[in-house]
Amino acid sequence: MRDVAERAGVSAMTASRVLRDDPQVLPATRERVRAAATALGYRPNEVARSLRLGRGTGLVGLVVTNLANPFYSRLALGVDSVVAEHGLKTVIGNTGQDLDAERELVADLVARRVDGIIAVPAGADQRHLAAAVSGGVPVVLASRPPEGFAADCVLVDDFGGARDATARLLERGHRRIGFLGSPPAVHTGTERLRGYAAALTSAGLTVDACLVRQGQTEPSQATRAAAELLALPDPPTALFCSNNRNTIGAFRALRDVGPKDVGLRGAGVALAGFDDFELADALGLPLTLVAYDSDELGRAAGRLLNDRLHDRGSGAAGGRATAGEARQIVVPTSLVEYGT
Amino acid sequence: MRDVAERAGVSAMTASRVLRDDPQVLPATRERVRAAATALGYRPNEVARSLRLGRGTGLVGLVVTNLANPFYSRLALGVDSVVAEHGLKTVIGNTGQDLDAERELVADLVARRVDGIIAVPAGADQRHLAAAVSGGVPVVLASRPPEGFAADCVLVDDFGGARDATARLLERGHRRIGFLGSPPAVHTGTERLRGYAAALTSAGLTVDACLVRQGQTEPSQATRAAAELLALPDPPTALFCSNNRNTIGAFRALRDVGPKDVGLRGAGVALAGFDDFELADALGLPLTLVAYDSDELGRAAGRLLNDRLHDRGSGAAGGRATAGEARQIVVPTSLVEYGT
DNA sequence: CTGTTAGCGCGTTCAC
DNA sequence: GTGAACGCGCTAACAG
Repeated sequence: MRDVAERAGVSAMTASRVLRDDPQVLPATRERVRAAATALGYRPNEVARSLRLGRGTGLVGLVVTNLANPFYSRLALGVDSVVAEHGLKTVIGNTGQDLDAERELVADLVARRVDGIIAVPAGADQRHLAAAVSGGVPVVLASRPPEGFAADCVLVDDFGGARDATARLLERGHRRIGFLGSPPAVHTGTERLRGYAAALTSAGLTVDACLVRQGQTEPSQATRAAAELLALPDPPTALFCSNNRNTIGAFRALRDVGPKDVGLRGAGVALAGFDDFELADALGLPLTLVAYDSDELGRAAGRLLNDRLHDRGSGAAGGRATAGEARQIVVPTSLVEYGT
Repeated sequence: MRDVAERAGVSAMTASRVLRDDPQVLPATRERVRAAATALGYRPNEVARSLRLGRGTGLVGLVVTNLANPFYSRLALGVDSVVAEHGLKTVIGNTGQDLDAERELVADLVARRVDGIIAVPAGADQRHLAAAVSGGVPVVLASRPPEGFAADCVLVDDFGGARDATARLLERGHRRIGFLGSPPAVHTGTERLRGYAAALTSAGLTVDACLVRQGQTEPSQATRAAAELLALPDPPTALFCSNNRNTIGAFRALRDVGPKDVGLRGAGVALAGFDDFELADALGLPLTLVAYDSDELGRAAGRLLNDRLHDRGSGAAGGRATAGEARQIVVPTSLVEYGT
């Protein structure tokens, strides 16, 4: 910075003002400083800036479990696209389902002075996020509601979507419907199980525990679980899967047990699942999916965070009030039919 | 920090030492400071630390064009998993093919004092990356070689993979093979086109420009381009696609023009493509893909960067030497057959 | 083994 | 309109 100032024949202070677009500078000197800066390829040190300004670093922490899952990468993209409009960058933290790693990650993000955190917590214990909030870092939850503290969040209509999809299977005459889902600790999984159960109950049926398999995280596990259900003495005639990993896994099971004639793949067992995904139209069997805009999920989370940061900046009386009320957005779902 | 020191009855300096695991502290005092820190939920301000230490911020910038493309999200995951082992976090920058955005992004990352940058540049102009390097920020290129400056890079065997896949189609008797690829400005696209051409030449054939369609970035565009090729008076009997977007798009075109009988989908036109992808096994038609470990691509890039950062730290005589030589890693490809 | 001094690069606050 | 001093939170370098 001194170099720039010297080259322009001014003090470091004036150079600083110019580079911050402070209007209180004579246009002539401003140009000289600008020229000097570009000549030297100089950009102010953002680290020093953050420290001096006492605010955050212009970074948003994004905490997810598995970036290889398209759901999370879409979310990440949605978040980044929105916060980038406000000059913020996204720091990704991939926890791989490890709760300790998640705890450490959040603490690290706070220590790094991120402006805010958007998280899809892996487990039910969210105390580390609560700690971040009480440490003054805004937290927005995505796809899971806050547990034990107040925070903005963006949810998918897990219950409704699962209920509607299951209801559609019932409408088609299915009475034994299997359920494949994530581990019980995952909020979306249990909500979607509730939706599944509600649809059965509405139809006068009860949930048969033998037909419910929770705990599959990868398609390969789901394939195994689905195969087990299909091998039951009284097998289900339809399957509902609580997320894209399970749907894809179940698809493979149906394909493999079906007759070799590809025209009748899946042996007539109907398949439905939560989450739309690429190539769902290409599987060659009828498929009912609960679709929603997963980019929008990320964008909405980014918007909530932006609002929170902005309100805080303009310290109006209303700012405080808004800061106190946690907002909640629910992204709607719709059913889509493929392969018909 | 002062608060912690006070609570432990020591000076800020000692507290600092304890929190940095400096061994030169009496175990007793150390415990007192640790206790005070946890009691207050204190973690040192990483921003101030970075400023004082003069090193980077412990962040790695990752510059990609489209995180929604599984290729890039896998890359991101690979990078993050490796750099995280060294306590580094990944900052994502999604440029959406916008060259100006990419330039600005890189400059911003440098101003933020990232420790290094891993980039998949969108265009041929890489001067902004060269500037980062001369600014002292290590850059590793992924999937494209450095152009006009020295930098480490990780490449896929684009030429060889494309040649082998095309050769396989030729072995099966195909003589008119269409090519679908990304815009010519994309390095991988042109390399893969070269591989395609080389295979044809080896077989004594020449490239028919009518059968080459470049410029498709999204599957929908590829579907259209493929449909056009198939509608030609003398249509190709096989298609080679230079990336997963084009393969998926071409698949839809084949499926839609094929006879309604799903057993014969694709009307006998053979399909081959670069990039393996999820559900490639589920498309119900024979498919030859050029596969490679895309996670490994990211991990290798992360490792190159880690090495670079580490060598620099241990300023041995050898460090300098290594710092000068740009390394290049080529990830091998293999052919996989699906749907047979 | 512990404390004091000084400064990383910048921006606010106050003089000129 | 411009410049000089001070400090953001932390830690090398040197006392003691």
